[in-house]
Amino acid sequence: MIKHEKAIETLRLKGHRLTPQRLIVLSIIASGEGTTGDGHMGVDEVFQAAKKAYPYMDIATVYRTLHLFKGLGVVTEVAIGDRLHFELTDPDGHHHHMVCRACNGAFNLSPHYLAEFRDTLNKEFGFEPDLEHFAVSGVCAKCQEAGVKPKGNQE
Amino acid sequence: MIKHEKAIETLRLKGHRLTPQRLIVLSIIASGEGTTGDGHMGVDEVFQAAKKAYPYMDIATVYRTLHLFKGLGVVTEVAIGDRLHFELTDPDGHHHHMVCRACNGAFNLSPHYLAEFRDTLNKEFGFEPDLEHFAVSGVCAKCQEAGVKPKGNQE
DNA sequence: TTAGTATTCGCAAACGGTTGCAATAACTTT
DNA sequence: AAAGTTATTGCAACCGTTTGCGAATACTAA
Repeated sequence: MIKHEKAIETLRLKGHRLTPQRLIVLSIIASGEGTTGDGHMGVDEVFQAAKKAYPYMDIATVYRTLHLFKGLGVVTEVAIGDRLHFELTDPDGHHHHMVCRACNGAFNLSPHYLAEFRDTLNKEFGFEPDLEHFAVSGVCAKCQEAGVKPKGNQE
Repeated sequence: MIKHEKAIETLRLKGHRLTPQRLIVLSIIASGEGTTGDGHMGVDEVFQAAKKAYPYMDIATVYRTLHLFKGLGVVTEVAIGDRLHFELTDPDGHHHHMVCRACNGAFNLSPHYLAEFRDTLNKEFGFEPDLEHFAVSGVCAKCQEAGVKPKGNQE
């Protein structure tokens, strides 16, 4: 309960409305460990749980809410076996994931292991990779220079 | 024309049938640079070109054909701005891509830059990452040990 | 406390991509 | 050259996710 008060404050401060749908999704993500016990939940898991609390809940609202939270840094998106999963953003600092293709298990990976790789791309190519959370996409030297506004999601 | 004869031979050798649809898709990928000039083409680009040569062509066939070619190592899949693109597999050895979020440009990256990262995951966690071509998914220590057959796509 | 207004909602349709199935066509055998 | 076998195709339905739109509602100001 106390756990996501800060997230609610963040919502209000940025001028977003506190709807029951948002509070429900937030509390599900905050409390739930999902069926995997990995600390993150599939979208449908969140949806099913939310419908129990609020029967009119729509899947589109769940997606919109999760994307909003992601933009605010409240939750982190993890692609597991090509489905989207979400977890409360780790307050002790970000971590990445190693996801097993065979069992779909997800294992945390400290950012430390990527620091070197990022530095190399930076120095060698002027490429700034998006490594807040994985899958190497980024912004190239030319666009950084030109100050092109990427369509991305870091609000 | 001469360029993809080897690919045709590969198809026949593995017992796959040489249908007009497959030959058309192959020649499009082999000849086409796409609209981006990066050497890879979006699925819809391939589909549109294929329909010109063969009006009954179906988008499902394009996907199935590209996946087949990928499994045979004939083409390489690249995720660009969350759409799938394909290119003829580079005969001078694999390369990865840095994809720009702002302009969707793709830049080749030698595997050399990832060797270190792979080694670390291996030694440190026993995790074998899929780095033939990017987005860090893989097979964990437990599954490698147990010999679980991953559902993946390397024929 | 009520009225105003901008955001958010539920719904339905669309997106890119995949899959099941009956009809078709490439290969094999004769 | 014709018949048989099996892979492959086109179609349509489906998947997870996103988006447009008019109706509903959280907030603001009176």
